[in-house]
Amino acid sequence: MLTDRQSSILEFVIGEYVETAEPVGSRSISRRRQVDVSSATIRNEMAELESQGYLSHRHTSSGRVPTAKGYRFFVESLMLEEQLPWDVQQTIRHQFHQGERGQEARAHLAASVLAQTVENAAVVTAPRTEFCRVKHLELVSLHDLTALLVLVLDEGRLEQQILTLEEPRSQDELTGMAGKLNQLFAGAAVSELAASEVELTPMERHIIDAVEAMMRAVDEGGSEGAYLEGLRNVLSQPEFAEGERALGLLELLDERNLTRAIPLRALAREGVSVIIGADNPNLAEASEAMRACSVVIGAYGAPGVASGVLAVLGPTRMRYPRTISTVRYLANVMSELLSEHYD
Amino acid sequence: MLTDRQSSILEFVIGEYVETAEPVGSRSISRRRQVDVSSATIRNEMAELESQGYLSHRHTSSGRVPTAKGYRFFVESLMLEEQLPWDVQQTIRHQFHQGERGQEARAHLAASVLAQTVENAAVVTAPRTEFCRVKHLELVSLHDLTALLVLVLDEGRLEQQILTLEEPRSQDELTGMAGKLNQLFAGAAVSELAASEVELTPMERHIIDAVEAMMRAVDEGGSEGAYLEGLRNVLSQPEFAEGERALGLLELLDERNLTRAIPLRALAREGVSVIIGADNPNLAEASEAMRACSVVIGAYGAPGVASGVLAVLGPTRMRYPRTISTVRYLANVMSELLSEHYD
DNA sequence: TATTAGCACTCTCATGGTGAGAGTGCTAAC
DNA sequence: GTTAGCACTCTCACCATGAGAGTGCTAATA
Repeated sequence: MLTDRQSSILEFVIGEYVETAEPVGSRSISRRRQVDVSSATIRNEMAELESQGYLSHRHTSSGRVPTAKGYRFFVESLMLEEQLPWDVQQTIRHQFHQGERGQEARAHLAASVLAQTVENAAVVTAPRTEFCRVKHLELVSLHDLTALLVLVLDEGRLEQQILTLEEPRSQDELTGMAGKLNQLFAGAAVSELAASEVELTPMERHIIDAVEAMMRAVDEGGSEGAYLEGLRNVLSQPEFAEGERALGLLELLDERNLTRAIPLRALAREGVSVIIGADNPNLAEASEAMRACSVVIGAYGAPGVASGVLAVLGPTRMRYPRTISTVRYLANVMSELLSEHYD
Repeated sequence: MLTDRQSSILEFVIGEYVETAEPVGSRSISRRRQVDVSSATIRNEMAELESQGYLSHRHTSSGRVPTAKGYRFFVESLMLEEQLPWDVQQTIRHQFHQGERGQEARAHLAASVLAQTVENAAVVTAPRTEFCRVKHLELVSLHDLTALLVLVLDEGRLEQQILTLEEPRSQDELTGMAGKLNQLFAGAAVSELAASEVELTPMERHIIDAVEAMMRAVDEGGSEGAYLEGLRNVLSQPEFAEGERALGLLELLDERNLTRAIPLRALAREGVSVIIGADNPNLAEASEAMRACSVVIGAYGAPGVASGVLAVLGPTRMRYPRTISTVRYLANVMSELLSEHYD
């Protein structure tokens, strides 16, 4: 257990290190009025903090640096939740009232806003139901033998695919067919499509097969629709000054690897959680670059109905209070916007 | 003018430098059988090449490095067009026959394929007509007071927007309204929408206003729908080893600045063109990072009907023959695929 | 006249030594 | 329990040094 004074010192070291990215020495602490003891005393306390694993030495004589354990203690027990300043709240809200064009675009926008606000990288997924359902489908004739299949899923999510037809169909025929299929399958989830025993013409079967495939892709869709923004903010931190590490991170966050690096779905429980450094459960094969990073992750939407994920990625040396309150606030805003469509 | 021997030397220097990224000395040239003269002679020739601006010294004694002028001469007069190897052609084609889900997805795929093939960054825009036209519009009731407006443009391009209604409407009413508007406006470009003098109800007017705004956005759409892939390939080049420059490039290629850095539309004339280093007309306020880069850019599609752009971005030290032939080949593939939908 | 050998010169880069600065750990005094 | 003082360690910037690579020039050569 830590004494009050040890806690103060730990807090101060973290605060200082987060701002400057430089190891913190005992002198610079004793100079501040925060803790009114001499540097020698602080040295003793810091040695104790180090033996307990909250701080570390880079080299025999260089100030102290917080460890992952130190940050975790700070986040869980020391830090006080910050109320996001009013003007920041307004700025965020404002950006969402500019343009709004569907869930995908909004998720993308949220990623930009989040990245910009916390000055780190942000990942946002568009809201998804557990299993998507058919809202409506539409067939648009493009040419004699091709038609566009437009699939509207719940939450206004759109999928499209071009179909090649066996024989020419007019727009009227296609409209009729779409009408029939809509009546049969409106509201169906993919499992219900597959189980259906209705008699269908070969062409209708062909269409429903396509619909099924598209819905499966959506249900399983991993990183598809996960928007990543603000990587620059992270890469410009001194932690990544040498290109080697930056490359590693870039590699890791490649679109194809994104969800492997950040456990978007797994951790999206109630509230906001923080993954510090090597804690990351998805990275057993720990990535050098990722070990220097933390992730602050939160869910929005109505759990069980439709939900998405907001995450911030930055160096472990991160302004946790600000980041956490921003994620929380933005999750609320996104939930509100989502429920406006839902009610 | 350059003698044959000077050309050979320039060609060799470029070839060597492209492979190794190290300055090329006179010894390493004379050792090769390419040019059968002593290193002293080569030194004289290189001094001449330098005085004409094709090569440069970094420091008094470090091998020669090609200048932008040197690369340009190489590309325009020296290089022989390479036929893309058959297996590479097959690999490319193969990837397009896997899945195909609309122009946007295909452009995205093309960017990945291109980036991977030439081991540099690639930018691809989806095909656009000069002015888009309404193919079809659809209204889907989401809740009492909200409806999804789905706009199908020519080439199967989809736009969507959520509308807030003044008063509740059933799906049937919306369908009727969409039917009427389709009859009136199918095939119209944005200018024709604006000029229309048909009597419309306030609600219909509201919808058409929204359609107009969406189409304007598409027509002017700058970098929207420009897919960038493979930045990692570029950033891992030794040119960008020190983080400073890498940051600059990252900044420049931010989604919002992409089209400012690469003149996607302007240069998309017939064939493939190459912009070397500071030539870039879009970068009068020359960016340090961009000056170390070249862009190989080509158009695909039928000019005047619908066309998109393929571009490769890499360090000036680039394998031009391979890159150019890849862009050319991929443009052909994309054109074919596009015309399949068109005919 | 074009080419080449030879040599002095320049510049980079890796290496190692040096001293200032910052910070620690420990001991003894308060 | 706290503090002052001091010896010690480690980093970092700085400099000198020498090897290596490559050049430019001059004089000799075919």
